[in-house]
Amino acid sequence: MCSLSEQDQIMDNYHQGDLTDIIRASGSSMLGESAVATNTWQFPSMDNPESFSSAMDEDSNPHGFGDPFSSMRDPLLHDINMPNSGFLKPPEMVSPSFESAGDFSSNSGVMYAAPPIEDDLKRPCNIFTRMLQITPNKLPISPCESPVMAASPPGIKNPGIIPSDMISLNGSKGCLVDNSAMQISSPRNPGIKRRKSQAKKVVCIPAPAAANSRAGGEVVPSDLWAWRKYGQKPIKGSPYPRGYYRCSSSKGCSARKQVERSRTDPNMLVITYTSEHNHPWPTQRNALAGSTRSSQPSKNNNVTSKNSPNSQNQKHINPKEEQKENVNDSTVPTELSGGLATGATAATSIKEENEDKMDRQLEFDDEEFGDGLGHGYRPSMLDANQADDFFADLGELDADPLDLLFNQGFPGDHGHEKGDKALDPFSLLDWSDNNNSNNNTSFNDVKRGL
DNA sequence: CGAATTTGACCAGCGC
DNA sequence: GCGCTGGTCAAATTCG
Repeated sequence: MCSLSEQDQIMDNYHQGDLTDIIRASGSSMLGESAVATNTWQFPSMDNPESFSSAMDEDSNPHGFGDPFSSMRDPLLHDINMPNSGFLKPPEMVSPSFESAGDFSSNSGVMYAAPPIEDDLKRPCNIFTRMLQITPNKLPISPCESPVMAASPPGIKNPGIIPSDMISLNGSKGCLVDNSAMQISSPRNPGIKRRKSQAKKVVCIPAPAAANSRAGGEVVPSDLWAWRKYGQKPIKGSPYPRGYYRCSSSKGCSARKQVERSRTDPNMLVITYTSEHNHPWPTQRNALAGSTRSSQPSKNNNVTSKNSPNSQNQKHINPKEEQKENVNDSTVPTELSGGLATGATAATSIKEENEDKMDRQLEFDDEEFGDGLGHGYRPSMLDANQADDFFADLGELDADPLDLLFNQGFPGDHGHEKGDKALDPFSLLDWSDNNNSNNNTSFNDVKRGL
């Protein structure tokens, strides 16, 4: 849980408008009743991240994050033996339920489909506003404390909804995100200064590590974006190091992410995204490039790391492995974050910070949530029309690779419902090393196919 | 050999 | 002003 200072800081941020949206999926158990954030995560178009960014920018997410959040499904589900790996769908997770506000509101762990803010409603496809909405009274103290929120990608007919029980899987108690420390910085880059106010997204997901233990083989789903690790630092108060990654898809891209394990729950990974991608979705190869190495199990074993700071804390895993794990995990998150919100990860939480959004959400809350989560919620972009609008807004997707993907169907998509099948981007994840699942296929294969 | 990772050093923000 | 901490850089190392 957050310390007072952390809470203060967070609240502070909220007050300042710096933080804003939090989408999370795990940790709900920890929050228990107070969960609250009601966010509907929209699936950005995988093929056109930029459009996604722009859409966000247009509205409430000036920072865009062109993002990692945009494409994912939770590979982890497979690892963690999630019953409905992939996208879903226990009956209650399917869209029909989505329409029933009660279902969401009543389950703290469930992803909520928040009613669109009126203002947003006027704007077709306001992705972000619709995606993220937080209840003011119940502002999550920390990202991880908010309830799980999941949303489905616009194109996905059956958005996955994470049931509370799924959320707590792993027995995760939630993760702790220290927002106070969140700062985007490029000390050496004059153009970017550390600012707490800078937008960032925090995603909490179950660390695949457990399921993904070295012994069992690494599961290294890769992000659609290529990330390159450029640093790792031990974090005070946490036995786990934080890995720093930057987008390697494009030289000029300032997108970064930080990956660390939750200090409160090692099973949870906290991924913080900062900055936005300033380029289109990476080419397949580039995308893979960033994750390729990390996905290779080969060098994991028995390597003694020089990185001693954490070694003591990582008794079960040697430092190097840990790092690697983080790397791998990190990739997962992105995917998860992007899309996963959906059923994917049982515990995916994304926090996005944005002043405007916050304000809106607050408004929203007051008006809509007043006495209880759940009244009259309506999934924002769950219906087909909305989805259509969404894509339209994204910028008239041309022949996107994703479209192709969708059209082709996903290899890993067994057992999905028809509707989902065609649109399930999550199955595209690159489980490079994890071969035990059907999912492995996909992402790379599909990409190549494109 | 090219690309990714590791890791110590450097730098800047923040709190005391 | 000083020290702590976090974030980034960049050379060295590792891997495919």
